[in-house]
Amino acid sequence: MARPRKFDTNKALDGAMNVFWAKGYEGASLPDLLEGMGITRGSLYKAFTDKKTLFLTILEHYEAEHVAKAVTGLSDVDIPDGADRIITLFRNVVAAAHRGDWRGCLLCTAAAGPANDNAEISASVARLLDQMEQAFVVALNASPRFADRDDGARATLANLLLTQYVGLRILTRSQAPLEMIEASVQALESMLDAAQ
Amino acid sequence: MARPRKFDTNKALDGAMNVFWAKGYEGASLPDLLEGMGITRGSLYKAFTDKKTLFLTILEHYEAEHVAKAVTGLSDVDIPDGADRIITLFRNVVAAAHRGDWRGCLLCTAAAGPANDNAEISASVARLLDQMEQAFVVALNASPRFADRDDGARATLANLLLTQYVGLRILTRSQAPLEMIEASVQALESMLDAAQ
DNA sequence: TGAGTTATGGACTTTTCAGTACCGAATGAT
DNA sequence: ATCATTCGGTACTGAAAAGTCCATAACTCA
Repeated sequence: MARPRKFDTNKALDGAMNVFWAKGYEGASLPDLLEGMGITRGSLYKAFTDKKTLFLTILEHYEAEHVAKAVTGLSDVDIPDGADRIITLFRNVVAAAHRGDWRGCLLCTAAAGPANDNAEISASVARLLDQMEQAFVVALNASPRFADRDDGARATLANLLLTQYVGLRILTRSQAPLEMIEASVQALESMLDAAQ
Repeated sequence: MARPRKFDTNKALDGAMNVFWAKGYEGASLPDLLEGMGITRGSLYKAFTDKKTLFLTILEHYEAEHVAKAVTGLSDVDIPDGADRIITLFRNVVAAAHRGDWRGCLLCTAAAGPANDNAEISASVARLLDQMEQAFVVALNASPRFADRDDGARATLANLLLTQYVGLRILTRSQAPLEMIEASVQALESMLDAAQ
């Protein structure tokens, strides 16, 4: 019906996601976004309403593209011990930093900045962080190392893991020394290894 | 020498610190700062050069007012077991959230945002985070629970603690549920208790 | 082919930002 | 008391921000 879109919506969302990821919500200006998406103002506002709405859409895109992968990894039955899944996740974070990816996590950055003052953004961020936490619970429940603990203890520990994840992503973004990132994950591994 | 300052520099710095703390570097506009400091534009630029320089000054103020307190607490010989000092620190973070203080940590917020792209700010933030880490090392070295581990293991664990601290502050700032904050710290206590 | 509809590009508007200019006020030094 | 100097308040500037408008283009459907 009528003139069709010239741009590929998914490519545009990818572009916007990368800009927001690299610069954060407030750091990403409209020209930045337009360049990253390869479209012009008219198209952006017609297709995505405004910057805030676009960001909410991008959060869902990020959920589908990245959070889902992390959640899947933490539920991956091919790795029988859930603690190993957790270690894999954190090693992937270290690997990203190692290859020069200092963007951290779109979610964590949004959680830290003024964008979080917006109720809708805040709710979305909270929901995604919750997904991560639940996935940690799943992983812990699937680990023999924590089999002797009760559900409450595992749920509590999941919060520590989420906190660790967020902290690590923020430190990465702040260009903390690689050794710090590595040591932090090393200590986490030792902790998980020490469990029973 | 000529006309003296009408305002109290320390009060003004406190005011600016609170504004930056509550809103972050980019979220704090000049009118915000002027109101919080109780002075006008002319005075601000005369006394503090510009916004970035003011922020650098505020980071030092924050160091003296808050980082130093945390570092002192972690070195407090009145608490013989260093692990207890660490627990106290984290309980204070929980207590802040409990009383409705969602500002988190000036440092952690700065580390996460675009302000960190500035080399001077980034360097200051890194230096303060390093102070925290070193203080964690001191505390761990003063704990009988970790006496059997080598220096390297304790230094590594200090990075985990710093990461945990940053993550907790960011989650607090994002208005994460109080139970999440509490559970995270609860799990950390369990971990420290489980050590030897 | 023409009518109706939606997409596009870019000029334009409005607001807010950080920072400057400058004048009058308040002080210390002589 | 006067002068030099610094401080304080405000009007101003220029840049950059987000968002709007609208003429034109490109399509579908009848």
